[in-house]
Amino acid sequence: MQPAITTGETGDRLRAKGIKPSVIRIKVLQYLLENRVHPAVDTIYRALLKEIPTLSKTSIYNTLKALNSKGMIMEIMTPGGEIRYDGYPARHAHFMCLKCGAIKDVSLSCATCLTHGTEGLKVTEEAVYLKGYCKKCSEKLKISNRKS
Amino acid sequence: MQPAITTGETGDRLRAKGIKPSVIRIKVLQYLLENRVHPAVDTIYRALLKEIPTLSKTSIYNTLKALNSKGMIMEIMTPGGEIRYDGYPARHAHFMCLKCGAIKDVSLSCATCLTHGTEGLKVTEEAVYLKGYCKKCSEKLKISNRKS
DNA sequence: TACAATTTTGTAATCAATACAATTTACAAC
DNA sequence: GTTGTAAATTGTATTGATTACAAAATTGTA
Repeated sequence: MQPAITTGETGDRLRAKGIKPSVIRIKVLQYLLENRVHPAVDTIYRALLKEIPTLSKTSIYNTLKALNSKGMIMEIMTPGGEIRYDGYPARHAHFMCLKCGAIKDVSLSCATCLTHGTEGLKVTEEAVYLKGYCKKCSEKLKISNRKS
Repeated sequence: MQPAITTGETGDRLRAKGIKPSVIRIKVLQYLLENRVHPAVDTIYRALLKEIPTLSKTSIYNTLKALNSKGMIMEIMTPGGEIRYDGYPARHAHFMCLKCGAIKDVSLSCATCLTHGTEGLKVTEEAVYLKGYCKKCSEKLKISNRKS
């Protein structure tokens, strides 16, 4: 479990960014803050459906779009083309396991070392993705290689 | 126009990676080597359709998947979720214009400065994306801001 | 309570990508 | 040259995430 955040605090954060804090918007943001698994839209939808039985998936899409446009969350593009979400938009990289699809945060120490090609460009966002195999999956692969 | 590459040379490159050089595979690779615009599948398809009237889009998908699996090309994930392709898989970053969708190569000088979170991970690929506005689009935005 | 604005819902549509069977082509053996 | 088999290519159907949009529900306020 992640550090608890009260719905009041979550509402204040939304208001501070100019988003009216509805129940759905509070719950979506709170879900992302408390479940740092970089969930897909459908994962968030299914989790919140338990608490809000009338919930529609369009509301999740709308809410995530609003939160993202205000910089409160981050979009992560997966190799499968599915978008995943991160409630902590501070600068860091994302590792993705090509086998199980898990996404893991990785710290970045220095500013990106761009040399040339940026002349005239207005860079507003930076995203660093690493791909490979997580600990569990790389161990499984070793075992299956030994067998074959 | 980019430096010309003969179909013979392109065929040799394919053979060297264990891909039998068919007409389609040669033309797709050659298109990516000669048109450094990071095209989408559909862009490649429409361009080659002029030369191969019976071409099917599935063949483009199949070919790109084969070339990518052998590390001969690079996949680029766009914010819109569309996959674009780069015929030069050497290490570099990609800048994407959020307005016009253009993708531009940017050099990276240092190795990625990962600090912690990589313990136990087998990292096989790294992708650095920059987003923002290209020269033309940022100039247009300035003008429209002045008007409003 | 009534009204307007906003939010939420739910269905239909979009579109890139995939699955897969049918067709065609390449190529070696005879 | 013909035959046969494997590989490549085609084309249609399907999938699945995302968007569009209008109807319904909710909120806040006069």
